[in-house]
Amino acid sequence: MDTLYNPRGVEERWQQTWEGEGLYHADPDAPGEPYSIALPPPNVTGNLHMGHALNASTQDVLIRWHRMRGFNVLWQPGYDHASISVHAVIERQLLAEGTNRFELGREAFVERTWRWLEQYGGIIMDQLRKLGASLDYSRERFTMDPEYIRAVYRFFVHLHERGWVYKDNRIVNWCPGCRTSVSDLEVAYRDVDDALTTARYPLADGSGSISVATVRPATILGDVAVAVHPEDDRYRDLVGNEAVVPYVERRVPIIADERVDPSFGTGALKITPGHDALDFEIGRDHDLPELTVIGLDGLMNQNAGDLAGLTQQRADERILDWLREHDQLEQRESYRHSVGHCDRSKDRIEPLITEQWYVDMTELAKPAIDAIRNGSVKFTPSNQATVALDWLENIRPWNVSRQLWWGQRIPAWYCPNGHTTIAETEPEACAECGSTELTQDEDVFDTWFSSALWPFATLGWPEQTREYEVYYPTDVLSTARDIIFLWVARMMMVGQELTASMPFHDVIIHSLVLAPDGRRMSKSLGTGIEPDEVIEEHGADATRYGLLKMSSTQDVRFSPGFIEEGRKLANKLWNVARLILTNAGDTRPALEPRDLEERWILARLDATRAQLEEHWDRFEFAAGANALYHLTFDDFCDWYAEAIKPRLQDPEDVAVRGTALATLERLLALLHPVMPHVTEEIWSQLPDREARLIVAPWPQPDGRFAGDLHALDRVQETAALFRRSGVAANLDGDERRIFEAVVKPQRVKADGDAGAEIERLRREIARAEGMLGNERFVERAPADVVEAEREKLARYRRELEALSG
RNA sequence: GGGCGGUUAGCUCAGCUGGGAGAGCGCCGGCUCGACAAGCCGGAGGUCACUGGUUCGACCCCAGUACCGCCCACCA
Repeated sequence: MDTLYNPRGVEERWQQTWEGEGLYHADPDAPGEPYSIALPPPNVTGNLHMGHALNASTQDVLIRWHRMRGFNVLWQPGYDHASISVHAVIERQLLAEGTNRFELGREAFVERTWRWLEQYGGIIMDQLRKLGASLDYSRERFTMDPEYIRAVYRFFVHLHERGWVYKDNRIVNWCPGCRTSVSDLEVAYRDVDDALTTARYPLADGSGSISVATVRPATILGDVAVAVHPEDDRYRDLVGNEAVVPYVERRVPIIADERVDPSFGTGALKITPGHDALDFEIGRDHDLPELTVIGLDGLMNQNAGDLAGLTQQRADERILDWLREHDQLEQRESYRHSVGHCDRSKDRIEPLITEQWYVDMTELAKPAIDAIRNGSVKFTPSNQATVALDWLENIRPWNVSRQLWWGQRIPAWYCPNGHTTIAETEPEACAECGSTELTQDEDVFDTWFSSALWPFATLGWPEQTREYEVYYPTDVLSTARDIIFLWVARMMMVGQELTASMPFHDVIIHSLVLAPDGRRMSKSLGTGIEPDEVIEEHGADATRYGLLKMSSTQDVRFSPGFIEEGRKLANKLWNVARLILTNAGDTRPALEPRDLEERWILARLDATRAQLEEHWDRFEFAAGANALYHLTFDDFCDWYAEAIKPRLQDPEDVAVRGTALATLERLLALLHPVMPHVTEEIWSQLPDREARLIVAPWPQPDGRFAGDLHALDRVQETAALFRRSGVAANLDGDERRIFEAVVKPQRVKADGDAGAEIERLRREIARAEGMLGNERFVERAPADVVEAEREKLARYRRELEALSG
């Protein structure tokens, strides 16, 4: 046997064995209480990043732990079709080939996408396998599966029947690069250096002028009004008057609206409903025309007259020239402000008026709000619930249509008479006039519209499958913060509406893994660290352990140190197993504890078991991993194994070896959810292995050794005193024996110099005496605290006495 | 403009309902002890961001300040 644990080969072998023997497979008819988690479906085009790996590690701990505890476990894998991301990929390819999707055509584009995905998509499941994630890979689902699309259609028809679906012509975030609308949540605001132009608009009656500010002079062509705040004395008299829009010389009304900020710029706002969200709202409320001068391609359109076809930048220049020539350019200053950009393509978002499908969310939000308020869905950490609540309480209509081709095409059909038929399957004829000349809506659904169904559509809903009956609702949803609104809140709303149940009762929002320098991990910044590489270098067990240690509630910088710690732990475990196994001979595991250290390690194992149950229950993964580290290193290896080492070689002492094997078994079981591979590998080398560790029972509470913890604490304390002082205290019996076995061989300080320890004890005694001498402390502090202080004082005095001899 | 989080050892981070400041790594000293030098033993190193308050007692609770990060929002 190698002295150094090498995860290479070992891990892959066990991954294949577990999956091959069907141990990942969920059988709804198997015994045990169901426990299920739906893996947040990664993008089908994506690569496993550190966030995925962390999230999968925490979920796998829960899954493996429950599996060992006899639950009927399902961990559901699958992919999201990631409509807009896939478009970005394919369209980039097309661009490189000198063409675009419009030239290619819809059918060919979709066909090409499928082909591309077959070849390059869906690699994350293999990456998860390498992490040891015990998903039921045989149940992989895809949001573009025919069954899944049927569920999506059922959902849409259901919303329509409820009367919550409508089409509207409103201003939306338009991405000129992707040629589609995107949701508010997918717009990222970034500061941009621009110029703020102040332009003078003459009053129509020639009595003067009013000045407005804009960063986009080209939109002046779309102005339909000038607005001021109703309380603004500077302009009060002008309201009701008319101003003349530069360049196009159009007369537009001057109106009053409270949404105008009188302190910004000149305090007067040009109203361009076609190209600004606020202006759109004001325009609607004042019944203003909606004039569009920029097209879906981001270029000036035919309404821009002689500027049609120009880029906005060119149009800006032409307008500025005009303003200069007519002495209406009052000011131009540099200006930094935040501008929306498309999350996917990074293009500047263009607010445009387009016709889209919307879902009214007001009724859907209510049960989700209740569920958070009454705790039937619990967030960890709990403050994330507030974030979700705020959003739900200010819910806005959901624009669910996207002008893309890759996705579930909206099941709405139009007839020549202007009727719309919404149905789960393609209708024969128009529901209203019977016309058979039907054309289907060109748009597809927002990606999140289909992922909102994930926890139950993957189980076969709307069919009442056995899986759906058994595994739904799921238990836990674990994900990152950035998709609380996009996904988590929507699953809650939709789940309640369609299944009359919240899709899960616990939501874990795990930490964001930042690059070591504190920046976001990203390929483009060059700050990404790939889980694949970490696994390759240190092994999956070490990676899992390290990620768990990083999974505390706040965001954390990726630190290789935690992975190293995991590797050390795996190696340590491997070696202590080697110590026990090479001495075991033909001994069988048998719990026959006799000496103090044997009873004590059983007490430690049991106490840690209880601790772990609490940590896993509360989703405190870092604390659980830490408890395992110290159990293995400090308790099992440095104390227990050192103490029994002399006895292991004694051929007469069968009991110590049997007990060592039995305690090792327990240690392996406790470690398994975190480090499945190395534990299974060692487990397989133990004598009489029938079942795999992955399905071995979780150790049961054992009160027999409860008293022994205290006994060894005493030994440890005494030994620590020993090491510090180098002077023998009064030891007898077990304490003396353990001292001889563990402390003495390690002790390096020669007998003698106890000065430093005596100093320390004197300081402690002075501190305790000070506290107990404080009347108010003795009177007001809780009795047990005072009592504890008295005991400490007594102990310090005894120790001091022992040392001073 | 709102909201949330952070500031603890050289580094990355723990520290639960107030009661002797912790871990890992790094650093220093000592161990060629038959599981492990990717090891073992010992040690140094901290005004718990700052100010004030509550309390017998504050890293912890309260108020405020500074800096850092994230989220939400219709700043032309």
